Amino acid sequence: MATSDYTIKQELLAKFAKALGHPARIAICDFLAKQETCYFGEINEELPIAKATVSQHLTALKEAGLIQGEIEAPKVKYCINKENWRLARELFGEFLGQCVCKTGGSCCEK
Amino acid sequence: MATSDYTIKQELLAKFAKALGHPARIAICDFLAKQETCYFGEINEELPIAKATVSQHLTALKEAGLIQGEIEAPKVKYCINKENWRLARELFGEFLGQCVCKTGGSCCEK
DNA sequence: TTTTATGTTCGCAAAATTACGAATGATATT
DNA sequence: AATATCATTCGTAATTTTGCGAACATAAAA
Repeated sequence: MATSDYTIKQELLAKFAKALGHPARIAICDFLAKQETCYFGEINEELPIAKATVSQHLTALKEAGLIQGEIEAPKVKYCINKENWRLARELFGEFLGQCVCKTGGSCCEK
Repeated sequence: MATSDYTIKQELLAKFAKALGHPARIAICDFLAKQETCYFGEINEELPIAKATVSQHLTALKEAGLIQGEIEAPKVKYCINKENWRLARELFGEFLGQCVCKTGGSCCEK
């Protein structure tokens, strides 16, 4: 009984990708990447969704390790998790760089 | 009534990320990236899931534009969509590169 | 101690995802 | 024309995701 049928790298990359698989979460990361830190309230104002939903998306990104938060009562401060962000950049770079696209056209061309 | 509250880039990046948000689909791309083309049967053998499910994952990747397929009766040949693959590489590179991680630690440190 | 401000969690509903076997379709081959 | 091969689609079920408002929790401020 294997832990998984896929490699650790594949699992990890899929986890990062899944966390980024929603425009709201991309927007959150875009926003956070522009500053050192920011408060929940600012993120919430930036997005067209209810605060409960924003909180959910933040939790998803946090569980994937892409961001982190800390309480600064009564506010909550969020930011990019640099360590894992770098890891994600490496994994995506490796993954997306492995296709040998020498010719301009598609692989399936006759 | 806007088409979307997010930018085109954010939507597109999220679409690519969502398509890559499952280890089976990462594995499929890893496999396809290693060769010019390959048949459904080969992909199917590589994965620990039923062929109906493999077909679903292939459809998901195809709809996101990351791969493409063509019939070579009675088989079906799949491959990376190089054009969009390059686009994905650019978008992810830009996105993941935008965090200014000058210091080693986390953004949230005091 | 009682407000007030700020986010999270709860409870719920709708929709999407994941997975499978069975049925179907499409096309070579016999 | 009948058969065999290969992959998709159908039908179904279980789970997860997304979204919201209301209720709750926490800690600062009055």
